[in-house]
Parts: sequence; C-alpha cells; structure tokens
Amino acid sequence: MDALDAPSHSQTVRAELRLREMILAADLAPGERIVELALVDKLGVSRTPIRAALLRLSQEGLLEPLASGGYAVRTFTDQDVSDAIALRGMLEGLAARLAAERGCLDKQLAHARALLAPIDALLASTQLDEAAFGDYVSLNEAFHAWLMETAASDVVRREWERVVGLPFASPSGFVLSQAHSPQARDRLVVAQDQHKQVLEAIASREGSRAEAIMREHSRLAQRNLHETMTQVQPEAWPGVKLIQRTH
Amino acid sequence: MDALDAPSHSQTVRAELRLREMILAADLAPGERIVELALVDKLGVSRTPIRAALLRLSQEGLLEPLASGGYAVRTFTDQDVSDAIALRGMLEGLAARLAAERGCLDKQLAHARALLAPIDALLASTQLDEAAFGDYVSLNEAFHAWLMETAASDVVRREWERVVGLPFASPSGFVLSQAHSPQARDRLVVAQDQHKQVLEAIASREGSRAEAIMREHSRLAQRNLHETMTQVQPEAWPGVKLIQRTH
DNA sequence: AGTGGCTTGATTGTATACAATGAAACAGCT
DNA sequence: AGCTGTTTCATTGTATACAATCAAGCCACT
Repeated sequence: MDALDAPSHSQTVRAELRLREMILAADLAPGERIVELALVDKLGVSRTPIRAALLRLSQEGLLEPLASGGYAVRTFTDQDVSDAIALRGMLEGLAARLAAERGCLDKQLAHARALLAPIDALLASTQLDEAAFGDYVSLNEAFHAWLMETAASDVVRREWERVVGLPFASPSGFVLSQAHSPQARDRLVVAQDQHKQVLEAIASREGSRAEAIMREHSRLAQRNLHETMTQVQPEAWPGVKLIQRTH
Repeated sequence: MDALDAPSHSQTVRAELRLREMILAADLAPGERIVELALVDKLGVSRTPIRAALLRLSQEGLLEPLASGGYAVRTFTDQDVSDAIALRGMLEGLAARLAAERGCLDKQLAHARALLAPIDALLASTQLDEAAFGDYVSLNEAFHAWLMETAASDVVRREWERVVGLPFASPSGFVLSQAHSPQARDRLVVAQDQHKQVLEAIASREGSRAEAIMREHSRLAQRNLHETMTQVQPEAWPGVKLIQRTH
C-alpha cells in the first residue's frame, strides 16, 4: 500500500494521482460530492495539497465544480465518450498533418518504424495472449506519443494530453477489454495498417491524407467502445463506471 | 480602480481576473517569473487565493510551471498562435458537423439568423466606423458561441473555451486592430458569407460541408494575424506582447 | 586566481486556525 | 398537520505561520 506513496513527488502530486485512481476505480462514486476533510483522513495530507489536487482534477474534467462550492465526481454520457474520442481523432489528425506539412527528420521516421516493427512481429502470431495485448498497448501508446512529438506543436500537444487524460479517450482505450473477442486480432491488424499508412503519408508529406487516416483511426476506438459497453463487465476497465448509460 | 474589485466573486476569481489582465497587458513581462508575495501586495489578498489563481492560469496555458517551483509568464511563438487558431478552426468545424449531423431545432436556427441579420445591416454601409467594428465583434462572438451551444457537446465546448482563452485565438481576434485597413470591410463581408453558408449547411444537415466552412473561416484570423504582427503597434491589442517574433 | 563546498537568504510547499457561507433540522405559529 | 422562520452544524474559502527547498554569494583552500 505504501509503495504507492513513494516520496517521488510533492504532496499535491501524490494526492492528485491517488485521487485520480480513486475516481477511476469508482472508489469515489460518480456524482458524489467530494468532502475535503474526508480526504484528509483517507490520504493523510492536509487540506491545502488536497484542494490543489481537486482544482487540477476539475480543470482536467474529472470533477465538476458545484455552484455552492466544492466539487462532485463528474459523470459522462456515452455521447461524451464518443465526442472525446472524436476530439482525439481530430487532434491526432491535425498533428499528423502538421508533421507532414512541416516535415520531419529521417531520424524521427526511423524511430517510428522502430516502434511499428515489434507490432508486426507481435501480429505474426495468429493467436494472441494477454501479454501480447499488453505489449500492443505499450507500443501503440508510444506511437501516438511519437506522433504528437513529431508534430512539434506545444499548443496541440497540450490539448491532446488533456483529452487523453479522460480515461476512455486514450489511444489504447478498450483494447485490453477486447482481448478475448474473436475479431480482436483483426482489429489490431487494421489499426497497424493505419499506423503504417499514416507514417507513409507523413514521410511523403501528404498532409490531408495523413489527417484523414488518423481521424479514421480513432473510429476503431468508437467501435471498441460500443462492444465494451454492451458486453464487458464494468470492472474490466478503469473509468468505465463513470459512464452513465443513456439507453 | 475599485470598480474592478467589485465584490461579485470570491477572492480567487477576482485575483484570477486581475492577473489575466496584468498578463495580457504585459504588466507582468513575458517570461518573467511570478513571485507570489509581490502579488500579495499588488492585489491585496493573501497567498492562498493567489496560488489558486496561478494554478488555474497555468492550466489555462497563460503561465508555465517552473521545474524549481513557481511559474513564469508564458511566451508564445507565432507558430503557437497559428496552431491555436487552427485548433479553434478544427473545434468549430467539429461543432458545426455535430450540429448538422445530430440536427438542431428550428428555434435555434431562427436564433442564429437573428444574430446574423444585424451584421448584414451593419455591412450595408460601405464605410465602417469604430463602433461598427465593435458591434461586429460582439455579434460575431455571439454567433460562434451559438455554434458551440448548438453542437450540444460538453466535451467539445470545454476544449473550445480553453483554446479561446488564449487571447489571440478568439473568434474576433485581430478584427479590431484591422479596423483602419482598406480591405477591412471586405474581410467582414467574406466572414459573414461563411457564417451564412455554415448555417445553411447545418440546416440542411450537410455535416462535412459545415465542417469545411468553419475550418476555412478560421483562416481569416490567420491572415489578419499576419497583418497585425507586421503593421500594428503591439499596444493595440491585448496579449500581442506575449508573442515573440521568431523572424 | 579559480574552484569547491558551505552558508545564508529568499521563495515556494504545507499545515492549521479562523471566517463566511450554505444546508439541514428543529421548533413555533397558523 | 403543514409551513415558515430560526438556529445550528457542517463545509468550504481565506489568512497566516512554519518547514523545506533552491539559488546565489561568500569564503577557504588549492
């Protein structure tokens, strides 16, 4: 338990991290009002860093400020989730276009190829185990991070990080929870093809094409979302409990 | 002086507003480190609300956190400004597409038309005075706000508000500072035509078209930006001093 | 004279005490 | 009994005191 409280950061940062975990695990119920003094006991720090953490989490969108003061755990509709994924698609599309139009170094392209090669190797097997999906998630996130890096736009990057902070909007959202689906591998094959094509497009400076591919790429997450919401038990993926089904 | 400190809000909010003004007016120099105690004297509130305000401003992107603690006034390159405008274009494009695809009520369409009519009236004159430009700015902002309202997406709205918070990315950015340019009226004519066309597209549920128009619409701001940066003295527009010319 | 380590000062991070505000429960009146 | 006004309590907003940390300047030593 105490390993999580490693003294690596300030009290504020640790409080923020732990609160995020608690929210995503629905340890703090969605819609529930946050009482600061209760957190003082639970987290073992004073109100000051807790208030700072709460402010940050509210700016990130995980908490919503109450008119009467204080915060409540935010709930998301499935439209919110869908919009967040679309937004990520737009941002990554913009990033891809910027990378293509402004050009990037051969070294960067080589780095990206070095990220994609292991995914190919991984998909060579026709039957994937849990570990393979885990590896995919890591490599996939690295590739998306590479894209934002290569776009070299602080403004775009900042917004992207905000959107990705919403748990269900992350590049690998819902991949793990799909691991046992029969078409799971095929989805990854499609995704990987898009990775390669966007890289090609960037290399040959086809901005519009690169943008379009990344937008379409995000729709895979949309599809996985639906399946996850209808088939998987909420415990399988942190943050899913924040989504209130509307139908 | 005291009118600005009207007791309408909490100390934190007032501190935030005043700090924003000070930053945009370059009262706090770009790149300058923020010293909290100095602000205690200047603003007449204790460190606690000041720290809260600083945290919010840093989340908004007007301040950047320093590794050693504290904050510095952020500086923007002209690429940052360009990217921010592009980003607004993407968000408004997405909003327009959502409004078109998900449909909106006749009442809402009528409201938008009621916003655009006065702009037409305004542009009927071939020679515009300062007041006319001021009116345009208000109506223009109202129309853009209507669009985000009509898109009915909290997620998109939140990000849009963040981006628009960057002073130079606002929908009417650089309009006023162009008031004396000979082509100024013509630019507004073009912008107004785009307003009408996007409204048509939304009404007839042409999502892609609506999106494309709003994206192109944002490029007017890009063009105005260039002219402002090269011709107008920095005092003319708050926030321009935060932009460091790179060439 | 230059460099290393130390010391001192300033500044931020944290804790806690106090003030202000809003909500809930209770009692009194109709 | 139902409603309203008041009181009380819980909770947040604010101020301030204290601890920790970082940076610069100084001194000693080589």
